Amino acid sequence: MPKPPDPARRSERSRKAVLDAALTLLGETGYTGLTIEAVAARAGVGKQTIYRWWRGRGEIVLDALADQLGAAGPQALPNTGDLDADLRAVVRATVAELADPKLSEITRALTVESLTSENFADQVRDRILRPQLDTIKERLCGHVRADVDLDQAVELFVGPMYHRWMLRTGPLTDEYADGIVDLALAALRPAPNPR
Amino acid sequence: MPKPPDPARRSERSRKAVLDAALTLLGETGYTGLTIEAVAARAGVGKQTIYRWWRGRGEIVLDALADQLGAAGPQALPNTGDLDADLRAVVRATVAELADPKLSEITRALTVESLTSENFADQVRDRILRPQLDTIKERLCGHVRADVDLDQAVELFVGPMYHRWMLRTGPLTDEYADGIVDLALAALRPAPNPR
Amino acid sequence: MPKPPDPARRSERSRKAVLDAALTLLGETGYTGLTIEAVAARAGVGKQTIYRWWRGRGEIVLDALADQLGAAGPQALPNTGDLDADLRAVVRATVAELADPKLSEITRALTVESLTSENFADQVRDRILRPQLDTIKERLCGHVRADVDLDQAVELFVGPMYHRWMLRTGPLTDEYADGIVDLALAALRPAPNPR
Amino acid sequence: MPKPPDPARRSERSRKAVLDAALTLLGETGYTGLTIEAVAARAGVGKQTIYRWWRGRGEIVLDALADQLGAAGPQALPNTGDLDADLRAVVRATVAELADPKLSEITRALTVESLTSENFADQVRDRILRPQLDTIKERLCGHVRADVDLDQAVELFVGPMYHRWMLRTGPLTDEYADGIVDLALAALRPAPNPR
DNA sequence: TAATAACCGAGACGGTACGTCATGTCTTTAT
DNA sequence: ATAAAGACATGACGTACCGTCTCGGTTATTA
Repeated sequence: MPKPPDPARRSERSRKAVLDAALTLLGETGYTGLTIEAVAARAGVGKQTIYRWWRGRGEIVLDALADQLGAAGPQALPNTGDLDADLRAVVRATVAELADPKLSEITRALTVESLTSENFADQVRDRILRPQLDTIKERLCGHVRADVDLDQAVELFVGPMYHRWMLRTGPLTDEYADGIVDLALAALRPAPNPR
Repeated sequence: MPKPPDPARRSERSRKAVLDAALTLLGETGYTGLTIEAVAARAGVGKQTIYRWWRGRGEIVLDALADQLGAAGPQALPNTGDLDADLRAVVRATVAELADPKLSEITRALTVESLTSENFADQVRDRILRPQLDTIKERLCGHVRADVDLDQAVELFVGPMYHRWMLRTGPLTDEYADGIVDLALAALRPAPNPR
Repeated sequence: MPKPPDPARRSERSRKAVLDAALTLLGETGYTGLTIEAVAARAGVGKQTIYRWWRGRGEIVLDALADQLGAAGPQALPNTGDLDADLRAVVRATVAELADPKLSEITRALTVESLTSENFADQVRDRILRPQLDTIKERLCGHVRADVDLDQAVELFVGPMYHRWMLRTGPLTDEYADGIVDLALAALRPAPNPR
Repeated sequence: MPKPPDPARRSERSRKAVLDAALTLLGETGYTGLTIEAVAARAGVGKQTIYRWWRGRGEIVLDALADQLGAAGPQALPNTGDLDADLRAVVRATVAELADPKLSEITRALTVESLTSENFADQVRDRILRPQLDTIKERLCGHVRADVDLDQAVELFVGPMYHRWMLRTGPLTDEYADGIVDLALAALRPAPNPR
């Protein structure tokens, strides 16, 4: 009978401390060194407090990231009218995130956890990834060949990116980002001369 | 100075037993349950024998996979003259592998380990992934717009696939595979009528 | 800096279980079979709990013995006025202990550990042996030739005993005990006729 | 069916190397560091060679000691006619051995092994100790009160000595040695004036 | 003089125990 | 009731040695 704790009584102080400690440790030691014990010690918090509010290392990182993103305001989704330029901006930003050691470490952690726990993968997908993908998806809507699935279209942008990041098969630069957009749009653009 | 062991004296029996045990355990318990102790016990082998020849769980899985692939003969790279059909076959096969629980588990393990150890990622890339990618790359050569990087072109095929597999954002079917090929080729095909 | 644990929070249950398990194992398998792992398993206790409170097998046995002796009340030191009879009783008791398989096994363990670790030898000497020797020493005081060192006098009683026990050079019987007392007293008694 | 090896074919070179290595290691690391593997490595000898000719660490040390003692010629047993002086010499020599770090380490090793293995204790007693004790015993013969057991008489000399050595209850000096002889002889001497 | 044993060095092998680390639960004391 | 602190049972880690077992490569007789 592990009754759920009362969120109203939750100590905001501890919550912040844990999230901060997690990010710090992630930067210092990588995901491997991000143990519950280390987080508790670093945060000056009892282990039980962590187990009371989170289900594992992954959820802590997830919360830490959500906290950061939330603070930065809702994801910017530019719409200048120029589709090509807008996508270029978004993809460049994403590639830059993957190239940034700090954010990269977070992404790495979430990916590992996602591969470990199906349930966790769902959380990441829905809370972090989906909004990001939907930004592109909505913007793409109406500018794409009628016969392609929109989800698949979006994956044409992000898939190659993550693949390169994960396997380190090449550099993650602005030029690379532009190349992705060019290719993807070439694939998706309605036939130029449908006769 | 832990001097390296003499491969000539290596027991083939133990090697096989370890690799088999690893795959069995991977199927039964997932990567989480694939502990060195469990492998040793299951294989009827001393732990030191494992540590003597492998540097960790990841390398065992990598060897196990390499062993299997090696046994199946060198990667098939069909070349019927019909580029579209050939790629469709390759991509369908890869998607099928990702959909297969057993092989999927192996891929999952290798991915986790790659995200954990930079060094390991390099091994996976060079021993497993690169050959696979090169198959596509070579076949693509000459059939692609002059201004696109070949590596990037290949990622257009595999990137989306892995992304969908990892995040479970959609089904992994033949239809999906065909869709990928269609899109990628649309992106890469030289302009049909430059007029 | 492995900070010392808080004795106040120590589980009396575990402490008892470990001490009991140690004595049981000592009886069943001898000191050789008294491994930390076996003790932990038998006691239903984690290894870390043992390492938290004891520094090794020796200290466990030492505590187990101290616990037993402590429970039996402070060492009896008879003083009937008849020095010869009192010593005979003490020496007989000690010889009996050495002849008893169970206690002998404990003594054996402590001796081995004492020979292995200087630090441990000091502990055994001060916590177990010294009190025992002092019992004899005090009783002897004033009844001994003025020119002999009291410590040396006491060793005249216990030294031969332990020697015989350790090397198994002869039986450990009451008669033997009496012989020791006779000889030692003959050596120590003030010259009967100082003429 | 582990047939016994042929001593005629035994490599004297290896035998010496093992014995030397054992003594060296005993000096450097104590009995704890005297592992079979260390001896083999230090001696430049295969482990099997050791297991072929010795049954354990103890036997190696025993052989090493016997080798040394044997080289020094048969135990000196002085007989100047002055019993008191002769015993003083023998006991002083023994105490000096126990005070010597190198020989002390050997004795420590043999004692530990004796406490561990009953069979080994017998070997030590018969091959090393008995001859030493018998030297005293023979010399004592005829100079002792008729009612005391000769074995017990001898233990009166060596028992206290070993006890002090083992428990480090006091210094091991010539004065101490002389004190032992004085006390022991006082205990054993026929009544001075049988009147 | 060849062959045929055995010993020899080396070290891989299946094991056991080590001492350490992190897990997730439980208990104690203090807000 | 929540929190900090940390002891607890559990179980995996990676290391050290154990004693057995192959491997070639010398010896050193025996045929």
